[in-house]
Amino acid sequence: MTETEARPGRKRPGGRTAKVRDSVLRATEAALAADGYDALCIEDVARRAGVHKTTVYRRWPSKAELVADTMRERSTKRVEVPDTGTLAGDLRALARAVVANIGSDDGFAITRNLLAATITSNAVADDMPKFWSERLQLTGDIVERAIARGELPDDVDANVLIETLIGPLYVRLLLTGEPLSEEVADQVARIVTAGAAAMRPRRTRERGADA
Amino acid sequence: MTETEARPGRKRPGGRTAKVRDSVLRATEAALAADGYDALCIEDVARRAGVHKTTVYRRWPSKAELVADTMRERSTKRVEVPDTGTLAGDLRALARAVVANIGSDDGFAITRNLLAATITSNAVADDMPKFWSERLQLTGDIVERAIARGELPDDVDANVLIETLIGPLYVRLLLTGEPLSEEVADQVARIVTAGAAAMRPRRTRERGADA
DNA sequence: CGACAAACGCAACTCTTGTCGCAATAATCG
DNA sequence: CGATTATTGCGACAAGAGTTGCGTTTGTCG
Repeated sequence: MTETEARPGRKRPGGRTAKVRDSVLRATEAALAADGYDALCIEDVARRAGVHKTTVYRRWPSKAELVADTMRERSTKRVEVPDTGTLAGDLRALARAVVANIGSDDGFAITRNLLAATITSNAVADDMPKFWSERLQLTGDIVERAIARGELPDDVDANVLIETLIGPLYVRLLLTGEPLSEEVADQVARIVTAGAAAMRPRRTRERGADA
Repeated sequence: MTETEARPGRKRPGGRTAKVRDSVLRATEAALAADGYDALCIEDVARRAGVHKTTVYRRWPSKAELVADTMRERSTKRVEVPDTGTLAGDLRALARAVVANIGSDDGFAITRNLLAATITSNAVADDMPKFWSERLQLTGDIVERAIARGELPDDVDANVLIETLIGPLYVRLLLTGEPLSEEVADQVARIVTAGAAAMRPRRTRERGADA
């Protein structure tokens, strides 16, 4: 979808195509910041970009895909995967990095608008699993290193572990609207770290569930 | 917003007001099931409800708020707060109940549509903290009972704990698109239970992170 | 440089969305 | 029951969404 990138040597990547694309994406970002997702109208984007509206309609099949394209371009600064030497350190650093990212005004807007596009368009939604699996695969390194160190059993579900770390952060941001802070990140990281420690089969088998 | 509930004795709660409201909400639900959120149009809702479109427009300022109102009404069947006698049992039961709820077709539709409304409309987003704090307050009983039993220190942030339990479940459903299962619920519950156990200050201070 | 093809601008059009004024109806109160 | 007032129905309206056909500009290649 929206395979309209500037690829030199293919069809007609001229200076114009890329230029128009850039100005439209920038205009989308500005319009989004000004009016929000639902109030965004294509004609306004075209006006801001100094481009005719038919051009926008021809390139992007829907508002959702235009926004998704803009946000994906914009979110190239991915969260770096930390490597502190211990699982506890990695999890805390990752949680803090996620909070710093999605907690910022920019990061919040990107996340929110991307999710809005995801939810309102099936075409965008179909691309999302790939988008997220790439990210989870990156953070999966944390779990792999922990397994190599003997901090985790080798049959741990890395996705569940990482999702338990970042899930509550996204929920606070997107659903409950509660504030995010480094302290919250640390609290969640501590819970997950302790939970991971309890997974080690040699010390305790099914810990925590009796009493 | 949308303070148009049937309140007997206030202004004019006649039989009609409540009747119209009900039929519109029901029509919204049907239209939502048929076409999805983005394809939903007010005029269609009005047709289905046997009501003129201006009536709908006058009561609900936007599509997002109409949908949010419908979903809130619809989700009165709240997840029951378990009381098994132990924190571990409560957390596991709650996680399973949440999975059973949002994993069902109905629950999924409700959750997804509510999120769509939240994300696309600032007005709806502003109402969400209240909505969620009510729910979290209910589940907070689990934490309170655990504190009373001495399973948790009394300065635990109940919201963070519960959100760490249910957050990953919502993330799997709404963001990554990964499958939900009772097994996932149990895994998350075990992590959080162990994390909660590690919070007890008398046994271990910040433990769990060595190897 | 000159021809071809792709991408854009422009204007016109249809369809939908959302709003407004006014008349009709239904509920509340004396 | 009769007056009052909230609420709805109705038609008309402006504004935006999205499409189409055609002429023009602008890269790309022989």
